[in-house]
Amino acid sequence: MTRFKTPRGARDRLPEEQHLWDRVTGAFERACRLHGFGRIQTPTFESADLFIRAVGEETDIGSKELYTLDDRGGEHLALRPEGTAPVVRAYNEHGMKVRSQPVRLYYLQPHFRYDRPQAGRYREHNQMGAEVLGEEDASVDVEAISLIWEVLIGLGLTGLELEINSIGDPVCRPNYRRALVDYYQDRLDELCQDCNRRFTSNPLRLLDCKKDRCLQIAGKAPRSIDFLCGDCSDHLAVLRKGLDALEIDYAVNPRLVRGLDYYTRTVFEILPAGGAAQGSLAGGGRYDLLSEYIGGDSVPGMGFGSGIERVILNLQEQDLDGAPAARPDAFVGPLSSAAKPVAAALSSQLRSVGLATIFGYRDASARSHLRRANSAGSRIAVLIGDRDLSNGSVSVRDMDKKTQTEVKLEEAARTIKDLLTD
RNA sequence: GUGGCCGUAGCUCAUCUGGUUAGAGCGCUUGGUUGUGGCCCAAGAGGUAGCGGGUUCAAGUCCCGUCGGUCACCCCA
Repeated sequence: MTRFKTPRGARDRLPEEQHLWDRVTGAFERACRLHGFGRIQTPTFESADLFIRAVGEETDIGSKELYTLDDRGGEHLALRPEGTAPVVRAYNEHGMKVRSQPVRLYYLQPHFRYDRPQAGRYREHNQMGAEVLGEEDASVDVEAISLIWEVLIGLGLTGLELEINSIGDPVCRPNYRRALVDYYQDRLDELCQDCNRRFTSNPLRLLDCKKDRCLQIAGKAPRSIDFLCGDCSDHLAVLRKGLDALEIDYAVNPRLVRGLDYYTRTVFEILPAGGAAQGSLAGGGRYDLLSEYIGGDSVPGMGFGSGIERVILNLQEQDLDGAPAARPDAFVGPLSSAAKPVAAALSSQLRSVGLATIFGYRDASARSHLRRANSAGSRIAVLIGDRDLSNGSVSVRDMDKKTQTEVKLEEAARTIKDLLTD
């Protein structure tokens, strides 16, 4: 019988790393609350078409990375590969346009992509993300970017780089696209294979190929920001002023494009120190067309997603993963089988007055119990043996001070509380 | 999806060019007399060497496949 293992690209999160998870998501939720965002939870699976329509059939996510399943009723479903489309779907489904606009939402949830796993890249990965729907003012973009930026900075990460770009809208993007295609048309034989493929599938992606040769060619390619129409150009200006006002450093990267089709105007990425070895920590942008793509009303939107595993990985790399030692208050060890029920009852009583208490389960030697109490980091150890049973007492030992007293069973809780508050 | 590297106890690693019952440290359990911790000492538990095939008198050590991890691509969070 072979032993079961986590499926490829999926991982267990063990107790000792939970504090990192809590720290990251805690910081994020706090920020969301401060900015007036409400949490939304959408299903883990949705109609596969929702995602295909949203991210585009040509993208990797829409084609080869989707975890699809046909259920017994014949529904063609997919595990959520990204967070934005479901949120926009929910906005439309629940008539959120009648709410005071814009609507601010955030989420913390797993995403699934059939990718080849690597450190910081998992088939099941968690994202914290936020979306603002119903407002196209670039101030929204500023707020979304600053929210996640400050969360990451607040966690202590250093060397982060924020890159922004604008890829235009339906008015100006076609012009740009044409210029780009014209430029690349004559250079196809100088480009790598992947880029030749991109030329027909998604020309914008030609810009962020990392091969030296292609990089050179991309360097001289027309830049989207030079083709922006008046509105888009103004929009970008407002975004930049807003970031400046918040003193958030950023770089305009004319070659920054995003993989998903639904983005318009603003796109951004936050890269970890030392470049993008394990990919970006956060990315997002504006998607004013998405709602219509998926059959909804015309609703402007702006949002981002940030990979929690990647953020944690970065905290560990920057030695910011120090664990706060969670110490139990008390450890109760029975020295004989007759003492077990008494010890169990006392444990229960201690918990009922709010003391974190570990019950030593089986009767063992005092040495055993104290060793265990010690390795658990317990502040107090309580020993109960036959001697105690006969005079109705227990031994309460302060593990740090190495002092010990014998008290009446009924006074144990009181005594321990006093010791802990000293 | 493409290419490279890696895969020995829970963890970190040894096992020289293939050769007897695969070792260590840490961790874990128990003990070091009469109910007492963190140090020290001792004993013990724990491995079909990821899995499957092949070569060989003999394989953890060589070859192939497969699964998993990892790095670079691809992609993205």
